[in-house]
Amino acid sequence: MISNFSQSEENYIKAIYHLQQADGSVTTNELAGMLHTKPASVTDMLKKLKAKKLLHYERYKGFHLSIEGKKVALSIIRRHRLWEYFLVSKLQFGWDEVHEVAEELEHVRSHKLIDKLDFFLNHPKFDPHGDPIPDNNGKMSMQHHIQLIELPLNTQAEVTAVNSQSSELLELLQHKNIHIGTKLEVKRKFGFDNSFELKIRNKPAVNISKQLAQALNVKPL
Amino acid sequence: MISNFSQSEENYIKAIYHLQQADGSVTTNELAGMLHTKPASVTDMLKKLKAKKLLHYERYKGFHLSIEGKKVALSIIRRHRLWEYFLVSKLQFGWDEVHEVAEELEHVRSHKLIDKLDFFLNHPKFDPHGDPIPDNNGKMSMQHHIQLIELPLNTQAEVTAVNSQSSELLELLQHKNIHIGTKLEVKRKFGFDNSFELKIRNKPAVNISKQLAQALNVKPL
DNA sequence: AATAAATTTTAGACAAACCTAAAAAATTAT
DNA sequence: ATAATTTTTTAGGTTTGTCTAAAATTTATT
Ligand SMILES: [Mn+2]
Ligand SMILES: [Mn+2]
Ligand SMILES: [Mn+2]
Ligand SMILES: [Mn+2]
Repeated sequence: MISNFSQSEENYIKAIYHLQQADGSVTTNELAGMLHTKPASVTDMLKKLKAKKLLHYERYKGFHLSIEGKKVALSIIRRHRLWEYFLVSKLQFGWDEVHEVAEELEHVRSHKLIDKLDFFLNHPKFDPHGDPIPDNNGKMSMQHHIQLIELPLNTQAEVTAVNSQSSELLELLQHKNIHIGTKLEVKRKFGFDNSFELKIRNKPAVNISKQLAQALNVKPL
Repeated sequence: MISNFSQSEENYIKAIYHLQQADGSVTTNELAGMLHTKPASVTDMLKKLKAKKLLHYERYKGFHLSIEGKKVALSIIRRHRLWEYFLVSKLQFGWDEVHEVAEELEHVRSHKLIDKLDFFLNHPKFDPHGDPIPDNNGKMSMQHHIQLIELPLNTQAEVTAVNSQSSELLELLQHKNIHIGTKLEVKRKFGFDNSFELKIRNKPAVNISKQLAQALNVKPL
């Protein structure tokens, strides 16, 4: 019941969870790349996590989390995203600055702490990057959002998430006065450079590049 | 500038700081006792901390922190007490529940995090147990408080700190409606059992035992 | 002052989490 | 199908922080 994994084990579990979202299965090199470690170290850890039944793993075959492993991963992600929300909403961090700190805070394990933090923050459903925060049972609100680049012309939509956490993106979005929750519609697309003309209510039209459009997710209203 | 000590090193440094407040100098066995570790492990760590110039240490002679070591200790204590204050004032923990969690949170090192937390909490000067929170430069407000047991009769005083963090003490104080900040005076002392009769403004008289009187610090007004 | 007891240190091991270099297996190119 | 290349694992080390048992030193007792 009171899971007790090392910081290192938790970082591996979380990384595997994120990687397997894409392929379903993860390779040693992929994981080593994500954790800035060496493949040999990954193999060592895989054996340990397999012994703890968190992982399905046959040597040379790749691996993915067990049901139990996924539960653990979701509880780590819950802690990570709740802390990110706290840092931005209460301590006034920018969303480009919170990842590193949350990467440490997520390892402070205390059920009471997380429950009370969740209550204090009023049970937020999404973190500052628009990613869903799993609840106590690992359930997350599903956003059926699309990339802004795929939004049809003249359709009202709301910005729901960013696909990058770089300061450069935040800087640009602040300059253009776009943030999570902003309602907008695409008025024109220019084929030459794939740039867009956006309209935000009561504001002059804004132009955004293809790269920026790809970095934003929106939900049609 | 960006000090980077392991969690273990930080725990040793903080424990040495607290122990040397009493004697001025600390012994291997004392420290082992405080950290629930063995004397041999302490000796190992002493060598490491000495090499890092945080400690004055000659074998078989005892040891105490260097100026630099004290600075590090104070910054850890600052983090510990700020987090305790946060847990009690924002997350509604009882002050008997915060120590363990703060013991972990104190190791999340990020200057920005602590500065912003301090700002968010409005620069508190004392933690929930009445202990002073060092500022960014290691300075703490000095409380010239005394044990309640030493307070003269009929002298108005304010409760400033508790000498124990046990749930039992908190339970008793809550029952008697005494907390940090409560203003009271001692009306009588009974020689037979050293119990006290207290008067709190607009409240009926309360009786407290010698043990309880020893657990409370007060500042005469 | 000599002996006994307690404290502290050293020597040698161990687990966790990493690493490098070499071997084994799988994949891909010829 | 064979050879070349890439991926993964194994073998053997290293560092950190711990431990037990034995040796060295200090302190207390007679
Ligand atoms: Mn992490
Ligand atoms: Mn996030
Ligand atoms: Mn600690
Ligand atoms: Mn405290």
